[in-house]
Amino acid sequence: MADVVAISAQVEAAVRAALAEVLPVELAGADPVVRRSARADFQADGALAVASRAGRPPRDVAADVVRQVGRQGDAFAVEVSGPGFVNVTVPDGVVWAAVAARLADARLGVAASRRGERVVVDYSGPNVAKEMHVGHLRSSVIGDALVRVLGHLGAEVVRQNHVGDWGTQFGMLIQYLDEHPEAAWQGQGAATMSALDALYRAARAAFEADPGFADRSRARVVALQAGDEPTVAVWRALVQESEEAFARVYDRLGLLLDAGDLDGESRYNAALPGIVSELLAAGIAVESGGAVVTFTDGVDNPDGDPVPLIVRKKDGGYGYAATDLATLRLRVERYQADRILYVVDARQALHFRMVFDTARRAGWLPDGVSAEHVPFGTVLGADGKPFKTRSGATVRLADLLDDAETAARGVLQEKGDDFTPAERDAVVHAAATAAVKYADLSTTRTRDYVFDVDQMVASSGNTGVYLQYAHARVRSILRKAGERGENVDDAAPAHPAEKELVLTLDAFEVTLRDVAATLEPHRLCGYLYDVATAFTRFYDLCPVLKAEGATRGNRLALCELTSRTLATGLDLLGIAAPERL
RNA sequence: GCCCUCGUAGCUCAGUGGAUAGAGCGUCUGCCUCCGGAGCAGAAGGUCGUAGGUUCGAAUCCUAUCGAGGGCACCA
Repeated sequence: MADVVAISAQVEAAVRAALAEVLPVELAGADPVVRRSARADFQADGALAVASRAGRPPRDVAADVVRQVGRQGDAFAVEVSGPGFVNVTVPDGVVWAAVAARLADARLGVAASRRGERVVVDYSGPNVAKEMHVGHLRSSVIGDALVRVLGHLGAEVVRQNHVGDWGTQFGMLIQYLDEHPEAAWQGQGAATMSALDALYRAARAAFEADPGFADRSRARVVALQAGDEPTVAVWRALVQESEEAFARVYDRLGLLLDAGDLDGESRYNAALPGIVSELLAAGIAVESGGAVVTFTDGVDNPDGDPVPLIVRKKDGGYGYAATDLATLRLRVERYQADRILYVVDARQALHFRMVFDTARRAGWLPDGVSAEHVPFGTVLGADGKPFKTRSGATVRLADLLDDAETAARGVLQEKGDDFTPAERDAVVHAAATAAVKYADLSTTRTRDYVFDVDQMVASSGNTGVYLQYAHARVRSILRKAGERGENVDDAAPAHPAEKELVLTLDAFEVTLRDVAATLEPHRLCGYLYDVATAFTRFYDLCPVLKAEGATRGNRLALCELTSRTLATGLDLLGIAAPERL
């Protein structure tokens, strides 16, 4: 099947060709700078932009472009406007032809532009023995959306969930359990993870308050690393319980992550001595203050001394830099990654900069393979500090989802519905997860945001539920029509609201490519909100079922395309698109 | 001290160097005889932190500066 060429790309090609004809050879590659416009369907600013370099009045260049586009045929109506803008109007026939072309393509005209690329995405990464809280939402939800978008564009994506299942905190936990049998956490059903979390806090407090306990904990870490059987048995139980709890949260959130994606820190334990010895042998790492460290040019501490990346601590233990280096190496060598993404809190920026620098120098990160920290902002409380409740605890992810479901159930109750109880549960679940995920995904990734339950579970305005609602309404029309919108008559006129909707749908591929390039899912959120808004305007102004003949056929086709674009886009955000809401 | 984010409507946020800076929430006014009102239309609300610079054109790029947050030696 021939590729679908977006209307915007057709306009771009036409103006680009015209510019090449009109300009001197050395400027022939000028960017046409085509954008949507409030004064026409599109505006091309390229003539204006290049005029000064061509040494000509902008309006003259624009006029030449207009004449030249006219010579190419009558695909578009063009005119000069203002200081030298070229305004482009798309004829109705082109609009309807675009709908037909996209509908005929199972991928809705989205090319697999990232085929052949192999991407490892590291995300979520919760800690064993700690309950997942709202702070874990971001990495999980953003990472999942990126995995889906890159995958949809044809990339081969490997998910990796680098769970914190190793390190000093386990010595602390196991030692505490040994000394406080009453802290046993097993077998409490739904409360088991809470008991584990309480154990963690108690052990942490003891670790900080009691030096003797801290020493015994460190000894316990050594025992764990040496494979002491009773110690390892307790560790295994902790890990297993936590992983089951993670799986429940992932399942509830509808994330792609599963047991096969687990890539715990413990997996790299055996590789750590080699990391250190190779770095030392290569002269990249040096001993400093008893520790083995690497330095990165241009990174200084407040005293003006270089900041070390601590690969091995002075007590002989390994820092997480060692684990990250071993992990990165495996991802290059075994997973054959072209690109490795770390969806991790922005506060880790310096750490990753130094890890990547060290790996690059050690040859573990070859040219042609990129490692990128994909940072996200911190979830803050009303006081502007990292979010905690009044009691000092964090909000559990499970509780947030409960709140969202309560809110969604309340809305349904208020409006009334004819769902069976099972259907209602499914709808409540879909709307609640949509609200929470969209709230997190829809703002700029790197921005901190202030946690606000009411805003997070809201279902009106620019929310995930609004998108689901638009989808449900368009599905409702198609259900009642009893036919798929397939027959497009491109000789029929297009209502302004229809045209606006088509031109919005036209940008689907460009948006997805943009998300893949910037790794910013909020662009897809904004796009789908535009689609939903354009649809509801169309919905208000253009009756579908009451229309007749070609108009009805075209509108049904437009509904079909809108429905599929919304459902696909929502799916790429990890949000369900129920048939009814 | 150095480095990294972020300063846009009362609040929460969008905004590829292009024409008159946009949404949502909140406030106010309309709209169910009509495909789902979790909706639509409209009103009010802006020195885009500040000052320079580059440019035909700056919320956007550069410099300085003010403000908020974060990171910088053995937690991850």
